Amino acid sequence: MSLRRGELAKRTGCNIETIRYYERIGLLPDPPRSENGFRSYEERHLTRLTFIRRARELGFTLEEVQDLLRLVDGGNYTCAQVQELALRHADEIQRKIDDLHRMQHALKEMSAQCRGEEVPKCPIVEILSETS
Amino acid sequence: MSLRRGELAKRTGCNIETIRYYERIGLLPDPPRSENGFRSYEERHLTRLTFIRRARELGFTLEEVQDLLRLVDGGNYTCAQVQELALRHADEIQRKIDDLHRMQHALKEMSAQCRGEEVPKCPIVEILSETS
DNA sequence: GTAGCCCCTGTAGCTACTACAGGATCAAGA
DNA sequence: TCTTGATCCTGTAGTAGCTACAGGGGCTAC
Repeated sequence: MSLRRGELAKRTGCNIETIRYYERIGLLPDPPRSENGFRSYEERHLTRLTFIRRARELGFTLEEVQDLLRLVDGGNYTCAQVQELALRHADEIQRKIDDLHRMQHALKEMSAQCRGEEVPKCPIVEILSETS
Repeated sequence: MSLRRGELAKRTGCNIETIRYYERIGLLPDPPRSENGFRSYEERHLTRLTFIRRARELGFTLEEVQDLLRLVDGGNYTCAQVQELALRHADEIQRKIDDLHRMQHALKEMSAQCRGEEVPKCPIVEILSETS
């Protein structure tokens, strides 16, 4: 498989300029070039970029994404470090899931209570803003 | 209840300057001022800011947050619009939850397979990068 | 051979913060 | 009473993570 930049952008839903940006900051490896100097992406670039986009949508920073990718790339981690990192991320993810569930519940409740001309008071802020 | 900016920042975990920024762009209502000109926040500011921070952590843009808050503030929405907006957001949230579950599963699996000197190949990218 | 599409590089602009400078307020201690 | 330190005020500049645009080149198709 070999993709040009535009094709990769289309398949991942990523802005074409963002791809160049990720290469510049070292998040995406530099792809080989064809004779005319065009970038020529492979399967691994598609996979990696898809992952990055998903993780970003889920609210991870680029630094956190780098962190996860280093795990994947098998940087010089000991097993204990891998476990610690993985479990720390898993905990953070659980918190996100819990918050999303609460938000979703609030939105569905609101929508269910909404009938005819009646617009109910939306409970989403109250539900997601317990401060302790 | 009446809080100054620093106290509000502490309680919400929000950077003190970010509060001013949210006021400037109209996301947080301007608080009343005490005689000396200091901002004096009330319960409603605390609630709203906590919500904003959580929603941001979950990957919603400020524009999406505005959108949700207009629902809450009972802007001039008809019931049908409220339902449509609420359900659209609920769907989006479900997708995020699914992605997070997949990520979490991958991280836990990795951590479980990791023993002794053996660092396993992390499946997180593959799991979260199915491209269709 | 020229029109249309996609690629290249460099650079500037935007969103969502974050930090800093320069100055005022205020409570507490010497 | 004076000073020290913490917190506040405003304005403005810097950073992260994109996103857009300018100016030019490479193909393919009529």
